[in-house]
Amino acid sequence: MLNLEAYLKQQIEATLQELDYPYIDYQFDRPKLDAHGDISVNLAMMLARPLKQNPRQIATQITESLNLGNEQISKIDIAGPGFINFFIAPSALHKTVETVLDQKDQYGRVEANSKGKAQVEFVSANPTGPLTVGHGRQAVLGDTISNILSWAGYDVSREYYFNNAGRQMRVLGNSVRVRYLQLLGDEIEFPEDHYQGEYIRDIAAKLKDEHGGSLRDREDHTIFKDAAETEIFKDIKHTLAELGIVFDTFYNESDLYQNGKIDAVIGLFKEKDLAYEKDGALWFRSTQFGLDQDRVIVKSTGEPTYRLPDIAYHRTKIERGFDLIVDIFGADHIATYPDVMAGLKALGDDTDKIRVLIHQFVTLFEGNEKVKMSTRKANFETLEDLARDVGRDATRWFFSMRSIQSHLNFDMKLARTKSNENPVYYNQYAHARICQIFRKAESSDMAWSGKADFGLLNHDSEFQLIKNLMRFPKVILTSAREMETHLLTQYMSDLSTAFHKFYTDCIVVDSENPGLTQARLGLCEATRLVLANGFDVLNVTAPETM
RNA sequence: GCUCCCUUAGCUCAAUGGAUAGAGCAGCAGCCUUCUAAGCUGUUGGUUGGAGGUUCGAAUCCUCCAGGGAGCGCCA
Repeated sequence: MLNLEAYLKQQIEATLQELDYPYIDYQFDRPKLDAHGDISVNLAMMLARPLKQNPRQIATQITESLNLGNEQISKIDIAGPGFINFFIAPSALHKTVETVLDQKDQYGRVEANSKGKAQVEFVSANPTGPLTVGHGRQAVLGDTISNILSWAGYDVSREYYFNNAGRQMRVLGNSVRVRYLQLLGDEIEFPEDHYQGEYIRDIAAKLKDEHGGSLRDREDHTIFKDAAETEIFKDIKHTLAELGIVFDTFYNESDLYQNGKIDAVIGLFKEKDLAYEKDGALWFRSTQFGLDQDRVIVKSTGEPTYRLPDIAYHRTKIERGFDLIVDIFGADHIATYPDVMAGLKALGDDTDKIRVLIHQFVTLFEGNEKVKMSTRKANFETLEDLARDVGRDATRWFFSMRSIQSHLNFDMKLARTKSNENPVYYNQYAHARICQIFRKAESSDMAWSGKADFGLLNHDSEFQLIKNLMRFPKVILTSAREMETHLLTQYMSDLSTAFHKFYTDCIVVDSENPGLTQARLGLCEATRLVLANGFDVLNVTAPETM
């Protein structure tokens, strides 16, 4: 489809020049109706105003001047208000099967690293407790978007930003300490604003096992904080690994203090008169950069607010030379990023390469029942529990199947269902079915030879299937541009539907038709490759049997 | 009070400003001596929350109103 569009674009532009029409930024569309062809162009309507002519007339003139070989396009129609509709020729479809078979696991991939370096930052939860289901959506989105960007030609690195200093972590450490002392038999009340979770007790118990009571009298309490951080990070990484997610870098906020990046930003803010002191605190003149009020960047205690390290951190991303910087946040952080962007702009940094993606919340359902996710001992408070319950494939698919800005209702009952109601199985079944066909072909002494005359494919279901194969590279590019994962899951379902229909309509292994059998086996293999490529991007298993 | 997101079929959701708003599920009616029926076919279902505006063309952009969610700290 991409090649065909590039070819059409070239021909159209030559024609525009020939007719002395102005260049206009028109679009290629995929019409909803078969009667409207395979590729549609809205060019004539867009030219109507500058040329002051009837769009259908313009379309007629362009169409008549176009010089397209009939091996690519079999028919051109002008329809509706002035759409130019192209019908793909069967020979171009047959060629597509060969292209897919030829490119295999590279089909749909833009040349590696041709777009430069991209960084995707996501999850970035501080090590104060296990990952929640909300983190799960972000983890899967971030990982899948990273894969999409990689397929779209970026050299992608995944980063996890965390803070193991500050108030939160001190409270965490003390939570473990109090639990530890309780385990030693001390009658101490557990403070209400401390971390209540069961995992705190586990960490305390481990310390008691290792050290007995020897930590009771120690002046230095950092051992509790350090133990908590180690254990919790271990747990977080385990959960992420369960979902197939591995980060390239973990960036510690503390490094920004040690390497002087924080001081450098403060220096710049003062030097450029972007900040002033009031009530003992340092205020960023953010109202000068479009915000509704000025914001504190250094508290009167001398401690920075989150904005300062965040600004310094983002400067390092820019310094590290990324061509594309993607930040993924939950909706609860919606108010924080404008401050950081304003700070970067104030310092003269180029924020154009930064894309901030905000995803909406997740609600767990068990059938029609909402699952409560309290912070105490609820059924499913952690991502680990969810992943273990419904499995990696379903977890990843369900988190990927909705637009990022849509609230996500995650139905665990549905995710567990092994039937046609569950989209994961519907798609995986298509892959398994193809593998079954190959086993059948082998046992019938008609194994796929690797070559065939694809001109024999002329059933409508075959054409529809090939047209879906053609779409894949464009789906990757569109998903990368929009930074949306549901476009891909949706495409996968379209492809599976086209395959299941083909499967019902066309017998593949037919001993009386060895030529057609080979052609159809080739089509099956091409379909299997594209499904496998899609599953690869989603990091969902492509099963050979089910 | 202010900022951001959402409101589309009974339910869950699609639709880079394009043509007759589409899928899945649920409902109804069918299809297995055939490569896996975890599949396929047909069918019911809509004033895109409401009112204006911009446009050749609006679910999509703008304004106002209603409803739901998330935020609005010298917490992150």
